Amino acid sequence: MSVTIRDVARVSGFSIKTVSNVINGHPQLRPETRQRVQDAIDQLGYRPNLSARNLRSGRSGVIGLIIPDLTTAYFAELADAVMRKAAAKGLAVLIEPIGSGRDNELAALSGKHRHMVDGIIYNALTLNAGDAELLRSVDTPLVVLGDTSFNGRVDRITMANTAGARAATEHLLAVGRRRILALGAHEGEIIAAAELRLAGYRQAVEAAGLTFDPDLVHYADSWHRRGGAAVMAKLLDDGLKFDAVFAFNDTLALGAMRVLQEAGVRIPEDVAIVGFDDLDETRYSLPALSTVNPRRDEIAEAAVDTLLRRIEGGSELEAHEIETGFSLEIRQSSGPVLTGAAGANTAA
Amino acid sequence: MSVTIRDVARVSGFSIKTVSNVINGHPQLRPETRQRVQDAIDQLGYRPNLSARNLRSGRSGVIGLIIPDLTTAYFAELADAVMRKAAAKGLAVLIEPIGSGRDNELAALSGKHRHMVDGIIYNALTLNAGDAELLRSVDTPLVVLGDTSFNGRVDRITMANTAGARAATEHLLAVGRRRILALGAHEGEIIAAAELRLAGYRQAVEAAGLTFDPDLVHYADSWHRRGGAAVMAKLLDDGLKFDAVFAFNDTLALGAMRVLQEAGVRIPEDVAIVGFDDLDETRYSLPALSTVNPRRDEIAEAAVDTLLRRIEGGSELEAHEIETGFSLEIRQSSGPVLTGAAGANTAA
DNA sequence: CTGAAAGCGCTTACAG
DNA sequence: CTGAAAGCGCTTACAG
Repeated sequence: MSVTIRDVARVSGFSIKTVSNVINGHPQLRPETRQRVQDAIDQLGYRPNLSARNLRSGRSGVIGLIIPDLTTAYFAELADAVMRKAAAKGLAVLIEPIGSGRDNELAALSGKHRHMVDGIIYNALTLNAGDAELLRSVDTPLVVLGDTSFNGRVDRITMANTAGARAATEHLLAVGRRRILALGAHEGEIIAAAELRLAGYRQAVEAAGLTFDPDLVHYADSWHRRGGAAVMAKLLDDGLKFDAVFAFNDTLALGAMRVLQEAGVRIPEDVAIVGFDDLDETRYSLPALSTVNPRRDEIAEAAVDTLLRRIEGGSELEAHEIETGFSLEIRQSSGPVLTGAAGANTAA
Repeated sequence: MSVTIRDVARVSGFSIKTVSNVINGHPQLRPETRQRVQDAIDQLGYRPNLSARNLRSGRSGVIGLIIPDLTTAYFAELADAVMRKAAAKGLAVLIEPIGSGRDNELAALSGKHRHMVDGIIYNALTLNAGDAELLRSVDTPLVVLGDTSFNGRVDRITMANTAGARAATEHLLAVGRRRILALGAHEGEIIAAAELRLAGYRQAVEAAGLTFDPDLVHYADSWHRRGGAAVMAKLLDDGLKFDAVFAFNDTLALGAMRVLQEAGVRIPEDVAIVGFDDLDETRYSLPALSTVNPRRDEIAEAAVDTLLRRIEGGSELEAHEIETGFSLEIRQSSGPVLTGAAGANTAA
């Protein structure tokens, strides 16, 4: 039914081996041979059968991306970035949205998808250092996205949580703010990013010669719009005074901003706000939200490259840990107080 | 290296054929045989090699989902729904975000992903009736998501655009609104949904004995927050009077709502708003947005089922066209005017 | 540079 | 119910 390499061989008059060489870009072929084989391929509309190739090579050309869900903007944008980088390397991506919770996250590691992919990029939220053994026992090449350290035993890509948070806070200090709320801390929390971002905030405050004030640190159950709105509503009720907010992610910032505006607080005149993640929508909020850009492109590229290295190098290879860079996107929510169009200034 | 069916046969003492029968749930096997084979499978940790199975069967167990992008909330939620329904049928989903524009959309049909999937769910925005021939020429089973009619020649799933829009408008009329803006029309537009939703709006208005007023119909370049904000800003500038807005999608509605609130217009007291899509975030906006729920779950299920039917039935099968249902989610933005918690009432 | 042949792991007629 | 064997389409030593 379908055209095979054998048909191409027959039509072109060359052997199967030669046809295979042409398909796989083998260098030592005389141009004329290559051309005649290519003509036969075009004429027949031949396409290599990937199942056969994979069976032979032991590779599928597909990598898995395990994330909690696809409907959270952060993960959707991450998945998009990973797909682009993977496509550039000739790989397809199979996304597995696993839901939240440690049980789901661990179960995904033994899911059946594992057997159709060459490797996995794994973004779990509940991993801890004690899981290193478990992760190493997975027999599929694996790269972890996240902030938990496994002491160099697992390939891992992290973002600049502390440095980014520090830069965001320093920016707020630089534009003259002194009582900066830290929004999104987690008490005794499994989410390592919260701790790291709080550390960056604290570093900036103390480096500026100010005293770190625990009264300015506030918790949020969930890092979503609703969480940001709820916390901010409570703080306004309590009559807390502040002139800036550093929210640990963008959706918290957007939720908080919304409540502030409802209450008649002007942004950035009365309160300046900076978020973290650089979600697409931060460009379109009113005012546009300043934020830390964790360079998802860089994260995606590092993840794909590290995974490929692991796939090709095997389990004996030493584990890599890569921390990606960041940039601070200064927009209206913390920018100079004037009426003008939104502008995204980038500072490293 | 890896465990094969041959190893299971050897360890269990049965033939390869019998092992295969057990793996594939063949009914006529005595329980004891089944058990002993299963024990060997468990003991060895055997997992079928999917490439081999696919090579043999001509199936991959993977379907493709072609969408413009993954960062638009609507498509992310659609992809999520499709993955869930596919998983329930034992299928994995390979998402291909193709970018916008007709060139990209057509190019995707000949993309190489096509050869690793058993079938494709295709959500293109720029298709027209003249593309039926092209779609039929694709040799991979295909289901189209969208509103363009191909006269029964291509499998297709559509949503209740007109009925949903009519219900939304009727609801606004029922709560006493008379000058209802239709936001998101497209002039001479390729996006069929805009036309269908406008038709539903018009039907409702005329059925109520009112005159359809073209001055209340407004265009939006893009169905995004920014588009909704821009149009609404202009209308306020122009001093147009209205007491309700039916926006053709949720992001338009959210953008418009934002601008209205900035201008001191109370929602729903002064202006009631209803959107379309039932995005997750409509539950969390302030006020929560009333919207038409196009039942993405139903769309996803219909798409997966129709695709499976096509994969199994071949190209001779008559084309199916399925229109899914909808529900109207009445929330605060158009609800009774009182101060209370958000509540999502569902009315069919 | 090229050809004939083995084998990746599975499923499925075919024969018993 | 079970076994021996063919073959899905490809790549790759091996021999020339």
